[in-house]
Amino acid sequence: MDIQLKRGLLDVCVLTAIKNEESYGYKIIKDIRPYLEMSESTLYTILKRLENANMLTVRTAEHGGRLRKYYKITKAGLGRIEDFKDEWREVMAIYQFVMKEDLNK
Amino acid sequence: MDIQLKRGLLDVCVLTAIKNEESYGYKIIKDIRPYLEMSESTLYTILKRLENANMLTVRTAEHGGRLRKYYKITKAGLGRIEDFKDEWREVMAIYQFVMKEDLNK
DNA sequence: ACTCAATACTTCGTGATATGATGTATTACG
DNA sequence: CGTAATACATCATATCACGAAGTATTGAGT
Repeated sequence: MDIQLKRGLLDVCVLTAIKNEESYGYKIIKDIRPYLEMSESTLYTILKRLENANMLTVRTAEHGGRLRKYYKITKAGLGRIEDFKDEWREVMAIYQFVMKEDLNK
Repeated sequence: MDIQLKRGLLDVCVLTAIKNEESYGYKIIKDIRPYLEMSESTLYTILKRLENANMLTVRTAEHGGRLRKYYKITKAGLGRIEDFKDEWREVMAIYQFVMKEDLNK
């Protein structure tokens, strides 16, 4: 998929992946992959950004002798998802604009 | 609208604005504005990029004692729009993913 | 005559950001 | 015993939208 098109979806996809229950990096990638290809460096960059923006909180815990960082969504994170849904109307209007022009052919 | 969300739509909007008939910068902005706010510097940056990518051609002509640059879409530009339409299916799948999680509440 | 908005295009610097490359370390499997 | 999978981190790079600032003309209002 076109990189530019992905940009507006990545943050919300990550937030959606932890919306119902906390998760960790490796699992988030796997959950999102069926919908959107995403590299590890991208994911951890996004998680860091969302943490700085208080959209999620992090706790480190041991699992099978290995450390995992669990990410949990915050109210602000949930609000971000809602904002996305609102903006989707504008996106669809633009999509209609692009499609509409077909009729003139 | 969120900047990141816009990114994937800007190029295609500009190409759509010149799809049926050649147009010029100032008019393109006005045609797109109802759907998407866009500054002049952004538009001219995009037009330059699309020109470099051979998605459109340019000719300069006088109009009312003033110079105008008219932009005309190319086959590659039309192909870019078609690609966008194809990718839209993936976008909608992601949108469904974000919405779906609502059902679990 | 003067002013200001509208028309029309250009250039520059900045900040945001996705990603590949690279690295570290452990567990599980055959 | 080696390889894949798990798990996370960091850095350099390239792309890109945008505000700011500028140049120049036309036209309408007063």
